[in-house]
Amino acid sequence: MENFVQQAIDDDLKNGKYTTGIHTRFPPEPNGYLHIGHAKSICLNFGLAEFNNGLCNLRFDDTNPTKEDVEYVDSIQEDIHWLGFDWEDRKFYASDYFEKLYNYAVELIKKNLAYVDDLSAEEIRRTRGTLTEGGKESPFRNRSIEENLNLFAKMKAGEFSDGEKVLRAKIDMSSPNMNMRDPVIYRIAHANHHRTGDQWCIYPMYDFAHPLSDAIEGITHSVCTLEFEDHRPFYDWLLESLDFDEKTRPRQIEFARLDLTNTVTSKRKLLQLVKEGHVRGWDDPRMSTLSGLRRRGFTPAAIKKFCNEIGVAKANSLVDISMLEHCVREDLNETADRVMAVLNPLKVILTNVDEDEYLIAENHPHHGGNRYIPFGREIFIERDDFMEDAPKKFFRLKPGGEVRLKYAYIIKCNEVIKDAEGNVIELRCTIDPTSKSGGETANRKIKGTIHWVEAKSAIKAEVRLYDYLLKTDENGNLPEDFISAINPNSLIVIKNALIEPSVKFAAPSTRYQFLRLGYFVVDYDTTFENLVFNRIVGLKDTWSKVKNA
RNA sequence: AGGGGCAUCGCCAAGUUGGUAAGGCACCAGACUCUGAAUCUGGCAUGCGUUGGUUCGAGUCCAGCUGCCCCUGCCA
Repeated sequence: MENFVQQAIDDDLKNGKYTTGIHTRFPPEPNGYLHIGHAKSICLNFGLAEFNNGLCNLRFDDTNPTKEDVEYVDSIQEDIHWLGFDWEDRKFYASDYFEKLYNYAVELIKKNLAYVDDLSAEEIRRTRGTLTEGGKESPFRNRSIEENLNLFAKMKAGEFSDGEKVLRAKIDMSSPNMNMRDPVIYRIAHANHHRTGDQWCIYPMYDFAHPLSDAIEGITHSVCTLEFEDHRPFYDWLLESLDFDEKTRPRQIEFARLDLTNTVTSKRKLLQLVKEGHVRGWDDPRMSTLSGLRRRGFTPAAIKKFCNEIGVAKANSLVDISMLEHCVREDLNETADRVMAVLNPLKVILTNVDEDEYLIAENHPHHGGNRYIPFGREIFIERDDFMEDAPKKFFRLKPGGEVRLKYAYIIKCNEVIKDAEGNVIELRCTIDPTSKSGGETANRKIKGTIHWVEAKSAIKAEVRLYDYLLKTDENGNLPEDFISAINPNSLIVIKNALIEPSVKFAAPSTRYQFLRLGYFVVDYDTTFENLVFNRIVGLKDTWSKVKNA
């Protein structure tokens, strides 16, 4: 853990602050699904706690009942646990503190630092001033403390309708910082809250609830994104005004949110993709939601590694998606068993093979473990692995040429069979019986090795090939209307892929490397009759560069 | 422009008393290879937005420019 937030913590510790330990929190609003950007925050907050031998709370920021829903609190918890973080018994809700928060507001009124304002939303907006000019004080700003106390109690009691009154902090209408121009801290909303039901009809604003929730929980470092930088003066003002000790009260630190090429990381845009049907749902494997990445086959380790690699800083940045892909490959290369599958089959008859046999194949190049795979007269190879008029650099199968069948024999292509339209439909080859893998005479060097599958035993599977949902320009930027950047080929479904039989009973979420093709995961849609795989990410492919050069 | 931030290789990102530009991704070259994967080796900023200044010496200090992001919800 080496970033500017940790440095700030080190400084605080050195200066004798927070002697009882470091305490952070991850504070999602339950109004949407978590995405890769949240993963950065989760890794940061839980990581900081872990690194400093401290604690990290989960706290739902549920102060706006009109936008929040329980559906989301469940998915959020599932996602955080999936990533491998645990808040133990420290799951809180801002709504747990509604009573305390109310009392703090009363205290503020008593200190003459808050007042009930009768101005309408429209009037408040008009009198707030502009970026370059200060605002005007409300005519209700100087009500007596008693009157404010009385009015606020009535607000709580439900004597007013929505929008009729608000409670505002009394700070400075001429401040160059908009957030200090008597910000609203309580509003009236006769709305049913997912946890407190109809108990309240006034709800605290984020700016009021957040610092106090942090303070109540004993948070030491309240880490949030850059756009809250302007709110920090209010954060400090509130806690100062309410006499929280500077040595122990929480400190807000802001970092730059994650932006990734070829995707969107905004709840609004993600929601739009789902609502308009551009994807199958929140967990569509093309989505940057954690549930989408999970279904796609990404591992928690890969995502954590990614969050670690990109660092934490204050500069707005746009991370290239290749960084994420590198992290999954790195993890899966170590952990995924190898298996052979042919996505686009081309039949090959081995004319000098009469007997079926079993061959030994490694499950992983350096983790040991073997399995038997069937071999026989009729096999399938990848259509891309054969070329009639092959360029010199093509070291796969071509007429008259030789290639090694992985774990089997070297074969020679003797005959190319075509249909009436001239399409290649079958190859006739012969094996070199002395070249059997593992045998004493198998060492003849052959440049190419290809994967294959035996015809009778191969199982049919559906394979979903995913590409970027969005096409960004050469700088990684999306157009204003990001919907227009949707990649029409972001999903290609292959219905008749052929896979070696060892994979037959693989359970959903089992990951494999399909030799020479990429990493794949068994999708939740899988049934006994229909095996479904998602491509997580392809292998690095130098040949495609050569070919397209 | 009133305020708050940020500017180091194509992309992230170290650099904290000024001492002569880490690392990762991507890319290129080569070695190795029964995955054109993995692995290994080498290459990749005389330069730190810009212009001046201070200094023996500046990415680091000072001044002035420029560019980008955020802020006028009873959202978070």
